[in-house]
Amino acid sequence: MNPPKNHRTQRPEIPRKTIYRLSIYLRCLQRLAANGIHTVSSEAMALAAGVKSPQLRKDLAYFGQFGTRGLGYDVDQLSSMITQWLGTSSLQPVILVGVGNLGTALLSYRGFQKEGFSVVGAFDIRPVSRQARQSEPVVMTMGQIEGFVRERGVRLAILCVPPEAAQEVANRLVAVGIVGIMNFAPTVLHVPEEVVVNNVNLAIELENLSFFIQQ
Amino acid sequence: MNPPKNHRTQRPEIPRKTIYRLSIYLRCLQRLAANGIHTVSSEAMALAAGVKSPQLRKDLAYFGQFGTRGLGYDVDQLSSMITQWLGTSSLQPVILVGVGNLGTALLSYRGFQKEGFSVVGAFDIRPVSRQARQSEPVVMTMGQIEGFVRERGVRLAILCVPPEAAQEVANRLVAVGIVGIMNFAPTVLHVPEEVVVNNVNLAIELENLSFFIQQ
DNA sequence: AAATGTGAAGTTGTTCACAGCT
DNA sequence: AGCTGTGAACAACTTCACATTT
Repeated sequence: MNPPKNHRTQRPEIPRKTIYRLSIYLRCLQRLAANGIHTVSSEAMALAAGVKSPQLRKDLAYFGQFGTRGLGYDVDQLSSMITQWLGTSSLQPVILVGVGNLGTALLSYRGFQKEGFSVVGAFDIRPVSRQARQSEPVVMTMGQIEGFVRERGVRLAILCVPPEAAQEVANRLVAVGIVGIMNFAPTVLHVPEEVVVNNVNLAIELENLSFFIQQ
Repeated sequence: MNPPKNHRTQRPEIPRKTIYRLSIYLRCLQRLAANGIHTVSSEAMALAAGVKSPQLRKDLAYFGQFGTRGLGYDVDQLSSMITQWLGTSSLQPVILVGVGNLGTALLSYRGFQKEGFSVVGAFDIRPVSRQARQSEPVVMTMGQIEGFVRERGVRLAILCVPPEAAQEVANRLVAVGIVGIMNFAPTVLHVPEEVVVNNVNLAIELENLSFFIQQ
């Protein structure tokens, strides 16, 4: 969904799609582990992940050799390797900017915490109106972003502001040290090349479905 | 983010990425129109959309010839052509299944309506507990899905149920005529090849960012 | 003069097929 | 015997360069 921003990264060869698949493999491995399975072949895992087995092996090959020929992969070991590669071994702080409909929902969404992310701060131009709904964390004013981000060393942000405000807010975030933005605003953000943007646009996903189901 | 499901489509040559970009072009055109601009060059539009100009021209070329050499494209005309290609000229009915945190948020999200989709029904195993929040449409029980979808001829569904339930619910939806699923559950859905699935996984997007901002 | 439309070249990502371990 | 790791073949997508049209 997003323009690849592979330049500059310390491992510039690895495709973004591979990284997406890593996350999928991780989910499969977690389910295997939960079922008490300790070893898995690329064939079986690829099936569960919805890819072909050479794809999976190629993806892992970007990082080294982890399997045992004739046997397969160790579920727990591979699991923790992937977590390490993704950089989610330790809990990552994230801020959320724009606490409207979607922002509010994301604040109460459990999915992030489960995968190693913690929304440590939320910001809005009119924080008081939102605060009513017992939200955690407390919603702060936009003016507090700079201090908060610098103090806590936050590097990731979820952007849920209206499209007109998105670019300006993104500029402020980048200026203060944010290097990864998950952008829910239906706007193309222009950022320095060391900053990574992942666009999530729900209307576009529906439009895409609409095209492919036609007739 | 998703496996391409290009087989079977009536226009099998057009890449999924092109369709995503069509949506982006459409947003740009709408903004241009709002600013009273009637003609645009591929160069200018590509800049706004964050792509290179030959890319844009190639994308449009899949559908025919729409520009005037030496001039550019007619904003309004191209806008309505794209809407037509995407199949969103008329309001599309969508159902939402699973009214938890995320599902509730999506129900109150204005973004869909604005782009030609209407959430005409919502379903949950425990509809009463959700109904409290004055939601529109009213949340129905899972048992009512079949009748509702058949009666209204709904073809698109937004799936926000827990991962354990996702596959089973998807099967029911497919059985009753749903051919496009926007899947928020962190599970790989297995569906017949005539059904299109778009996975939206917020945790995976964050993990992806996490990888690229490392160090 | 300006900007589209497109064949051809280039790049990136996927799949195959099999050599090489265990 | 089974399954990984990988060079080589393949397919898909992107970019270029320019002929063509207004």
